[in-house]
Amino acid sequence: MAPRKHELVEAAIGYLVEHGLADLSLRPLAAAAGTSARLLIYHFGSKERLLAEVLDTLQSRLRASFDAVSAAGQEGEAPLQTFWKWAISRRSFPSLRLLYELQILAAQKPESYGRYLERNSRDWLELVRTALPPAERTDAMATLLVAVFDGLFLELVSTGDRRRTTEALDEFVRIVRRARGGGTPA
Amino acid sequence: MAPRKHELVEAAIGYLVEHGLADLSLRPLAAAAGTSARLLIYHFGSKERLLAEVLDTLQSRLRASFDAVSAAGQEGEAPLQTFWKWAISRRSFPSLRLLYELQILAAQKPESYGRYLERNSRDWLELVRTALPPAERTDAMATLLVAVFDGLFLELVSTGDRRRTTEALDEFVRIVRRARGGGTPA
DNA sequence: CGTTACATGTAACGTCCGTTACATGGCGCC
DNA sequence: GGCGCCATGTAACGGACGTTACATGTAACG
Repeated sequence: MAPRKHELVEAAIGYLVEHGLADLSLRPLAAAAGTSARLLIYHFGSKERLLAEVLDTLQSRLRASFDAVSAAGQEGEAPLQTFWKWAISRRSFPSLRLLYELQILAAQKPESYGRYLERNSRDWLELVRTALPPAERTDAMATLLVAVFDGLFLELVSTGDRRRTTEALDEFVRIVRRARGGGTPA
Repeated sequence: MAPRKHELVEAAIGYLVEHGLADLSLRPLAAAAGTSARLLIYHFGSKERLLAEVLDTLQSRLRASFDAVSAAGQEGEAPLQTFWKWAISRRSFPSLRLLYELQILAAQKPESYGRYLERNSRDWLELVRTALPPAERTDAMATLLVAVFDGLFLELVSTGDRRRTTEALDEFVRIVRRARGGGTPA
């Protein structure tokens, strides 16, 4: 990829993360990136392809970061808590927030954003499922874990209350451990 | 309120529920309602005030429906399950989906939609908190319950899988009951 | 030096947007 | 019948949008 184009992708990621994507338009994005709408079209072909490239980049970057953190969990800490700490870190949080917005918009307008949903939802579920201890490796349990994470993350996005949402997650982990009488929940 | 205006609010609710609000524009809405953009502005003053009126109507209607169902829970069923059945019913689901979209958009663009967040999030939390048995009446527990509900609902919105999300909720209720050794979770 | 390819600037196109100006209905009231 | 008020239709405004046409710069290469 041309180096200039790469810079533009970086700038676009920064702009999207800050402004959301529901009302994205080229001219303000271009101004923020120090270029012009003309050049964005020149480099990417169309707004749609620009979005595709930017979001794909962001998604794979987050996936890589996620894989890295999933390898190195703290002792005595449930994987769910490891992921939570990663998700709410200053580096990951804004990007994840953007991807949750994408998820919602895709659900309401699949003809515009549907292509970003195909992999994502099922992949995450399967990933969580295989991380579960075999005795609990059910669709219901995996779905529940994903939902707890998603729900708390969105609560955090809405209210900004890191402490309360983190305590709620800890409470969940405690409840699961109590229910099975010890062990490490995912 | 003028009867014609009331009809327009109804039509707008139907349109919004179907098309989402991220890219709402007056002319298609007017066409679907059998009128013209001119008349929408005439009756409501501006697009913004139309949205305010429509969303307020929708919110208070859902709140009333919620209160009604919260009074009449099934025996042996956790309140959370009662609300879930209500939420995924054909009548409530599309409206709730719209309000979740509103929530996300408000988080990304508070200057446009922020006014809809002030009451909502804190109110729900407090409502759930007071419904909890005193021993568990903590912010963490209330936050967790709200998050489980929200997370599962959004998973349902994204995937449409009623069975799996409902089973996940049942699994959660089972886990909570096991953790406390019987009783009725909220 | 001339050519070629990529990069960029300026300006416009056509379309949609929310909103407004202006004219015209219908309908009760004096 | 005239008058006023609410409702409505037609058409336009100014502005933003994604995109394009066209000209110009710049730098590498023969």
